[in-house]
Amino acid sequence: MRVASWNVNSLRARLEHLSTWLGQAAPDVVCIQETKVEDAKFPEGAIGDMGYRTLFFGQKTYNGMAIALRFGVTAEDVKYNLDGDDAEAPRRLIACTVDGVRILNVYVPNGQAVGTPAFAYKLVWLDRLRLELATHHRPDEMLLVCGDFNVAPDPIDVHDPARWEGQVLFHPDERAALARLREWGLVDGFRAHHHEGGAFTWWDYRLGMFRRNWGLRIDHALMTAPLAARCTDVWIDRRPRELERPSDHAPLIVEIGS
DNA sequence: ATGGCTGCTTTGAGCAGA
Repeated sequence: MRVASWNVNSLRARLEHLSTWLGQAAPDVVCIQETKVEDAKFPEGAIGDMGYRTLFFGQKTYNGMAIALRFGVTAEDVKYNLDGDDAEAPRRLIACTVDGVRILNVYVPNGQAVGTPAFAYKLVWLDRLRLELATHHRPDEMLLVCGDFNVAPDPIDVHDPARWEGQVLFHPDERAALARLREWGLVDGFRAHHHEGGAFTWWDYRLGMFRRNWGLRIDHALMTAPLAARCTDVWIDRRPRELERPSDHAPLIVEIGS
């Protein structure tokens, strides 16, 4: 099974790129973040034409989650948002089970700037995600938590760590919150297979950051040990980032053996 | 570099993103 994760930065603006990339990568499951579309306007038909059925949980303007399933792939036990979220809560999580693997697709709050209410909300949200794991899951089950975490774990995940140290996306408090998730019982799938630097998933639109490869690794595929044992690779697919008017994120691809 | 791009919004300047 091939599971991908991609922050598309508006699904409707990215439909052509999605179609092209689905043809290239042929994933079975795609965890999509930042659809930026309310459910009544979700482009179900267009994605159906690409050969995928979609579970979606969106809102107008911001956030919004979806999981696309290649025709023939079945999903069970769909869950929306964290325990305790009401109907007005920002839509940042959608989960389902595919072929015995529980998949949590997450969009962690950006945090705006250190010291703001948004930054505090980000830390709380990460802690609530950890509570979600502790409440509903066990480290010995087949579990994948993937998506846009908006946190670079280590200096190797940042193009210029000295410049980013203490800033949002690379602040000690965020990194500690991410580390607590891993300590519950999750492995960083990309790092389990790749030890090199310069491997990023997001590049700012400005100043030719992608061309210079000045980026951050803030999208992750975290998995429990039994799933990590089945995972043959996690890799970053840079192809969609090279197109005209791309998402600022590249997709992450998780290869799971049987 | 208190900016730089991009997408969205009852359309257009302001916001959020990362």
